[in-house]
Amino acid sequence: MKNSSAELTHEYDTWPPAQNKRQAILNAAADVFAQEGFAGASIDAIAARAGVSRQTIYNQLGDKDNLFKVVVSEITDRSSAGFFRVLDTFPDRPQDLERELAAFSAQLLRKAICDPNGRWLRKLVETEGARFPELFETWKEYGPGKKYPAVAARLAQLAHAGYLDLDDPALAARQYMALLATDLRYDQQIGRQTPESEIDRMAADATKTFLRAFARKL
Amino acid sequence: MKNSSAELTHEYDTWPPAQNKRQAILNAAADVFAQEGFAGASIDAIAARAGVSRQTIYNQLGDKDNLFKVVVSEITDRSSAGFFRVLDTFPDRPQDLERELAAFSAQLLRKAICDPNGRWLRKLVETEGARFPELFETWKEYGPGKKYPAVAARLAQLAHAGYLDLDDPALAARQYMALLATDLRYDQQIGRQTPESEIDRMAADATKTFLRAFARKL
DNA sequence: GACGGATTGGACAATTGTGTCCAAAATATT
DNA sequence: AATATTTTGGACACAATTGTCCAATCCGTC
Repeated sequence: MKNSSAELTHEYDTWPPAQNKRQAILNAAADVFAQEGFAGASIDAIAARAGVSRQTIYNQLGDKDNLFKVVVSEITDRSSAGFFRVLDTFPDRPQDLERELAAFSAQLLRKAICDPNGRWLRKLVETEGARFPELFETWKEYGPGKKYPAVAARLAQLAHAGYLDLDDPALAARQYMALLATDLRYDQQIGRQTPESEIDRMAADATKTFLRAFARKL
Repeated sequence: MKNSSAELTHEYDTWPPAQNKRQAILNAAADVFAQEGFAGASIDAIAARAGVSRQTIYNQLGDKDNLFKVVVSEITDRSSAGFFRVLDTFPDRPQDLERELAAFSAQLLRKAICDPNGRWLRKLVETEGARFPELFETWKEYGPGKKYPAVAARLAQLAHAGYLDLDDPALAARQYMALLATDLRYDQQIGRQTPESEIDRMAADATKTFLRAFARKL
């Protein structure tokens, strides 16, 4: 615990020299866990992918259960942060509602939903949620538990400002997210990597339908 | 200690005596595979749940890979059949479009999307699709590959009959399915078992929004 | 250059799981 | 009742994995 050199650390650089490998391990573990599931992921495979000896993993992160917990909780943080960073760009007083909402939606798709972190996370939670109940709880709290209400609040704001006609902002939020994610989810399911160019189209399609349903009629 | 319940199996009585245990094995395997993933599912666990000796599984279905393939392909068939059975009740010439479409949607939710078969299948394919490419292909073909176009055709029919305004029936089909499945998917993700009573509400919400967007204006 | 903590790789026991073999028992067929 | 088939459970070899121990080695710091 000699952090005498900790003063020199910049933002997210590696404070102890260890942090370097720690990150490599966590990234590798995220990949392997997501690809193979908890049972199928071997420590050896993770070590190999991280370019690190197996022992180092045990030194830094303890046993497999704990490694998994740390991975999920780190990715949860990152993913949540990314989402809210994009949500901050939600159009408040749009000139051209459809255009601006579509642009925002595209960003949300790119940076939050399509993002590898979020995908790994969803898959891991779905697959292993039953095995780690407490992990599942915190994911629920920081994932859907915060995101949907936040989107609902933004939509309610737009409604209050006269842009939308909403009976139920929470429902509208769920439906908006659903419309936004369909094609992406479909592509992911059929194993097709969505070309960058289609993301704008998806956002535009979702926005158009959403506004056909909820834009305030003039 | 053998269970002397030859007469007790009224459940899914099958004519060849073998078929009986075979079905028990396949059902148990579906459960365990879905819950534990391919790697995490042990033959012993499957045998125990099926109430069958491990050896019988090897006798009837060969090794683990083959067992998995058979399970997925059987469930694919069942799930697909269920879906199209419901799709046949799609309203052709509705008197009250919203009411009839909502009723149909509720049936689709109940019998096809919420159905255990379909859920296991989606999860298995998502988790293990990479491990069994050829299985993944047939699932794609018989799953999304047939279902979405079928729904699109029904919607196009309604549009042609003057009930809807659709630019792109295929897109509308994806969006309709997305709206329909959101809340259910959300519940599944957060581990909440959707009460029967809410299914009608989900169908009604989805239908209402869909029609707000696409019902032909009078 | 020497020190100390981190890292490595290899060996290890314990556990778990796969797939096979076989003889005894249960079950079905005639 | 006699016979054919399936099922059973236990034993087995084999492979993979986990988690630990330890001596050798690397690397930055003093």
